Amino acid sequence: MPTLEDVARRAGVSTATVSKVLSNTPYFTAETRDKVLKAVKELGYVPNLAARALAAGKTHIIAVVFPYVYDAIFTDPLIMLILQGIEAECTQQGYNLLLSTPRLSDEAVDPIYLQLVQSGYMDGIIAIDNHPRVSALEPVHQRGIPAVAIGYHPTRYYVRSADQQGGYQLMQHVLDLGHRRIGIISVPETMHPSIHYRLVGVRQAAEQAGLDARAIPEWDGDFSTPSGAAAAAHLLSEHPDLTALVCLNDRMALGAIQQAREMGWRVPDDLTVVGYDDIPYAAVFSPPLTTISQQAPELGRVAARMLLEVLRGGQPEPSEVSTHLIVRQSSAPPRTAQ
Amino acid sequence: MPTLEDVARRAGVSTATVSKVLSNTPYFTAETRDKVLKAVKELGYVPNLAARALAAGKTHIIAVVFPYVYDAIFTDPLIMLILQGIEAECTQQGYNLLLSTPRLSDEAVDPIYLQLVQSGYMDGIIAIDNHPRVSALEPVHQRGIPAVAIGYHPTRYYVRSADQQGGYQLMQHVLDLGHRRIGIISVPETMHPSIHYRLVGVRQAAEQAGLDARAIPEWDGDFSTPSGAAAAAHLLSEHPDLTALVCLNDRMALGAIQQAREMGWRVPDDLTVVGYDDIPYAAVFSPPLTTISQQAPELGRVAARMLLEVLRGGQPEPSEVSTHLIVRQSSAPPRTAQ
DNA sequence: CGGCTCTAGTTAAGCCCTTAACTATAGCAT
DNA sequence: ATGCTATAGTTAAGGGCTTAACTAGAGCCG
Repeated sequence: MPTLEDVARRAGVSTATVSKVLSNTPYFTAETRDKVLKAVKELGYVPNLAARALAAGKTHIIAVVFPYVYDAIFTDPLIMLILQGIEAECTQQGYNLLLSTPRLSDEAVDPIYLQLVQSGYMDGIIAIDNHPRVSALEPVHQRGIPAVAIGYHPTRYYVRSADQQGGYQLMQHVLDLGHRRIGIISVPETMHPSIHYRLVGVRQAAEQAGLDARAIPEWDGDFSTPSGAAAAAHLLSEHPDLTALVCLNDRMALGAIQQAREMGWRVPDDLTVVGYDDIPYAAVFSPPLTTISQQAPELGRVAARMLLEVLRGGQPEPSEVSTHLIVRQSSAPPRTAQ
Repeated sequence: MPTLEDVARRAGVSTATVSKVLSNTPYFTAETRDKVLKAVKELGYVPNLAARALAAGKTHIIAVVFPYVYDAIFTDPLIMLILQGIEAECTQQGYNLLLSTPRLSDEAVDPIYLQLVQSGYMDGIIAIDNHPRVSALEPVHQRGIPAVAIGYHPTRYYVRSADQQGGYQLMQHVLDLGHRRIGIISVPETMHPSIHYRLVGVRQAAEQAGLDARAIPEWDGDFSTPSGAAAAAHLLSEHPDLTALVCLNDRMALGAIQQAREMGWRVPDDLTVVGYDDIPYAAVFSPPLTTISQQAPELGRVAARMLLEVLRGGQPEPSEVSTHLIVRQSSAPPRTAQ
């Protein structure tokens, strides 16, 4: 592989000139520039990134960190959609993506991850979500590496989904259709701040419609499809007068629909079921699911842009990405209202 | 951040000694070793990876390349499961993962990708799958970077799923249940070698059971759920006597089940439907889908192991990962046989 | 006891690039 | 003509690590 020196020799200039021409430093004649670029092209010169990293202290690597807290992290559509957004923005701006999935536990940070962070290998970090107790960003901050968090990390730069808005939109949609006897399928509220805020939004809409938020039947699952089915089974047998189920994620909503169907309810004719997240499968399920889109790729893109801004010396404001209601066929006015 | 020199000074030895002790070179007294390690610990020294990469020519970075040939690549469960396997193995062996999703087109290779490959930034490459015409590995080979392909890349080191075996197992299962009037939902056979081999396996099983493989009704979709529904609609109306549908991926199978249901068929009572891939959702669908598992994470793990072996100077043999039949509730004996 | 082989550690060159500091020339106002 | 500024390019000092080549002492043999 040709080096800077080879190019300099061929172009008849110094290595400094080549380096500067390649990084678009001003004060060079068009002639010199052309000579250099010609030599670069002829030799097929590509800068050695390791050398550049060492000399400049910049690697052009962004690490995406998502703690390996549960098994199926690579098949979590939300995380992957966020990753897609990050990837698109970083690639476009000439940054490479390093994947890091530290095994965080309550006691300690993954030592391999720690090494990586301290090795000066990356210019910045985007952390997706947070572990309930240990923060993946702590060692990062200690080392002063620019970082952006997606979610509820307590940190300077972050991007969040408008969870409260999403919860509100979802409940409002169900209320608008005329439903008043509504059940909620959630997860334990303390499990995750995003869930908490979604519930705040849901309750806000309920109160505004004159309902007593505390009286709404609610049952907790664990995000999984079977747990959604179980929750639906419970709610529908305890409260057979329900006309709608509001689920705080799509997988539980799909489980709820399956369960309702098995219990003889038709969706949406007898029962409206709505979800949250707009996972890819929501659109092709039967019936296609009414849900809230978090715009996950946008979340990733905004986070990437924010980090790159920080790397350029900027001080961007934290940002919130709006949610969208996506109306499909799993929701309809209640029977009695027809 | 402390450097090698700081450690050397504190331990009262040369930088070379520190470097060698840290890389487990022999010929050092236990005493020297201890002095060095003590200094390392006290200073919290972590080697600078950029410097190490420059000096040693090794970055400990493995690039995972999956061409961005279609939109939903980040939500393709197969790819993500493979990635998970790769990640597990690489992390364990102290390698970092760089994600690269070149935008390949028929005419040219993504220039950014090309730069990356030639920049000497990574020790090796794992390429997932292949673009029908342009190979992501061509520039890699030109540069002599160790590479392993997952799929049908024409390259020295590769890992494949036993597609023919999988097709055979799938068809055999349906035949074993007693079905003889079977429809196939596939994609155009020339679209992808893996599909071709699956079909070879399917036909082999059919012939062995005394069926005329050429007479089996077949309709092509495009991997998507709606296309599976459309294919099922076509096959079931043209051939109402069918008792089973063999689908070459899960998403089409799910679409087929939805469609069959809407046309009044019950699954599996009136119609057996089986898929291929064992995507996560297959297990929680209603009914849970009988399908073939490619053991995608294992595919990734094997590929990673193979690459690391090559990096150590080995010459591993290409490898094939077995498929498994996973029987769930979408398949049952045909009505007439009961 | 000279010469040889091990063992244990050091010296210093180099990996390839960036960039601060410097030189040199031209153009211009005074 | 002098001094100044802007332009155009060079020199050389690193950045932090690895490793080939070397030194030096110890142990051993004939």
